[in-house]
Amino acid sequence: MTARRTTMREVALKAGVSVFTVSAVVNASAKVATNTRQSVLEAMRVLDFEPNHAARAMKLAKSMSVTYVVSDPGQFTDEAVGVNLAGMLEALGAHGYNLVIESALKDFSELKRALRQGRIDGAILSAMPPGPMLEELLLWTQPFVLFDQPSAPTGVPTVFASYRSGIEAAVDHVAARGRRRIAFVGGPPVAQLNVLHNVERYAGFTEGCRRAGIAADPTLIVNSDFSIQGGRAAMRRLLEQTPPDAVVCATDRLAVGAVHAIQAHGLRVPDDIAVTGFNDSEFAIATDPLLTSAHFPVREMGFRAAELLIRRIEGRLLPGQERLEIPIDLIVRGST
Amino acid sequence: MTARRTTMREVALKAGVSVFTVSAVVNASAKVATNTRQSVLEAMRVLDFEPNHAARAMKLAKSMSVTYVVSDPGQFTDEAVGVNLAGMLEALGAHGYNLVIESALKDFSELKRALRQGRIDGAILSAMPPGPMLEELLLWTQPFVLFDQPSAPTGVPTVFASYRSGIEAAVDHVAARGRRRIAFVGGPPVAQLNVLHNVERYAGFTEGCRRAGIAADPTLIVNSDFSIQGGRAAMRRLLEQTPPDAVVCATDRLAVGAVHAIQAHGLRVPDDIAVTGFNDSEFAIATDPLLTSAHFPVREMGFRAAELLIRRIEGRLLPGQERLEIPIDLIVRGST
DNA sequence: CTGTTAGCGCATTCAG
DNA sequence: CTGAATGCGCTAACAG
Repeated sequence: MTARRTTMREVALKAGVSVFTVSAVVNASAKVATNTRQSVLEAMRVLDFEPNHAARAMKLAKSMSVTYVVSDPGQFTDEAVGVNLAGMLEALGAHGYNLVIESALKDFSELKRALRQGRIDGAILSAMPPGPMLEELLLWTQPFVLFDQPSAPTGVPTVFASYRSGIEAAVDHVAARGRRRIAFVGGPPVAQLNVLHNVERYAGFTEGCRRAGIAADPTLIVNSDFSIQGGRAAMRRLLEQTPPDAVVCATDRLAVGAVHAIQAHGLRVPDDIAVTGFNDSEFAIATDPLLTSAHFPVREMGFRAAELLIRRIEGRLLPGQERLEIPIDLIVRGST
Repeated sequence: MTARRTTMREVALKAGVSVFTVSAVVNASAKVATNTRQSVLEAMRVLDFEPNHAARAMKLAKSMSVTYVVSDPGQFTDEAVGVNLAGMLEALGAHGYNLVIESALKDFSELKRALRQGRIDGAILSAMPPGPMLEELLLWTQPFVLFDQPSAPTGVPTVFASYRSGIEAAVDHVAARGRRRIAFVGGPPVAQLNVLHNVERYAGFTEGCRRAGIAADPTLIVNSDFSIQGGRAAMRRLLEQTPPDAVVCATDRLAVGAVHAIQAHGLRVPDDIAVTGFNDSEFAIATDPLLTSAHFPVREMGFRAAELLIRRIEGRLLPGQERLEIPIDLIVRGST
């Protein structure tokens, strides 16, 4: 099956040098006379030599690959995953690392095995649910970085965007446009997944109201799931009472549903009710009018996370630079 | 950094057996007396032993990992990528394989290097543009499978859905509901990417019209890009003339835009104009009314592709089972 | 500057 | 059934 691959010995033989010399030119690890190098390079080219990865990995005790692991299989449905991957790949590729994907994380056993087997050198852990697993991490000596985890303890390498401040910005924005009866459509009140994010967003809402001098009205706060249908249902509930004049949604999907429910009810966006989304995903331009939405640069976040991990793996992570908060911008469009 | 990992020798020492015996129980490669096995297992447990992956890979000349490569970085933006990954992971995991992601493919040099280096055992190539690269593949002896590539030559392992028949089904459907003036909103007429898919879809449209006994009207065929905005623009153009009574779109995004343009024009969906999408992505439920859309099981396709590749790697791919067409179903919703 | 030598951790031949 | 010995392809001391 696998065609016999050429080895360093063959290259050395052909070039009339020792194996060491070949290794030296491959890794630029030692000075080699220009003409010897040339003949080695030539031999490599002719024989189409590529250094065997496994042998290298074994010798160096380094796999040159890292893993990206999501805490919930549902996350793969998120359209941001692909963009995130692209960002990580860019950073990893620049440093010669590979990205291996693990399926969703039930517990750490599989990940720890991969680490112990030397299959990977480190891990990027995305949106871990709070709980014992997260705390176990604090004891780890293995390189890892948390992704999208605002409440990570200090000292733990983390790349995140503050959902809280994103929602706050949305509330500020609609309040600045004179809206006073502001509703909030959030995610599931208690779920294994993303509770944290939900809590963050909810906190952003109450804080935003406080700053705007508005008493957050409990009847204007609705929990839902993160889906379009959930947004429709939640908004319908809000329309059963005196309608709000603005609705801040925890995701773009929810906002899409909200817009539909409002329009189906015979009201107009933004004239009667302003709506904000969250994530600035493509759903934000899938409504008419387009959605005002909180944007964070997913690709860049992936890039940063990978860079952080590499620094950590290579022992070049300086204290104070482990925690990276990515700013969120509110993109204002027609819905407000 | 990396804590010294325990080796087979240490396990052997502790269990009072030879290294061979340990290897035998780890790989179940030879008969071992039950009680010796027990003590070995016990020693492994106590020492927390995991076989070193690199050493194994070197010895067996097998990396136990495969790669998934997209032909265009833009593909990572596609929300289907994540789902696809999940499907592949499921199949790969069941056979002990890892998935490593490569960044977009410019040429094959990087992929071939990975193969030669023994870093991967095979590759899943997604939506390759037609051209010399594709033809080069026919000469490959390395294991690979094409994904989402309807026109692959026979004999080349391929998993795909017939876009053509999907569009045909959409045309059939609206024609069966009495629509006669059917428009088509397609992707870019000539693009490096996905030309093939576009051609396929266009062919599906003309074939569908033929079968319905409708002369395909060139003024009702509009090319665009694959975006929501593109759909809006294309539909606006169609509304400048005598409006169609149905619009078949090449993607859900285009359909979303089309629905907006129609409604903004003061017409109703589906009463005045029926609209169909394609992909049954989440965008299909991001309109009001919801979109009728052609559905294909992305996750299953990923699963199948991975299985095919594994069979190919392990030399268990029987002739006649290399080409797998996944059926497309038309999901009928409110837009028609 | 270059060649010799000794393993890295594991799977596997060949004797026992 | 078990054990000692060999080598996979490469890197890195150590000598020359």
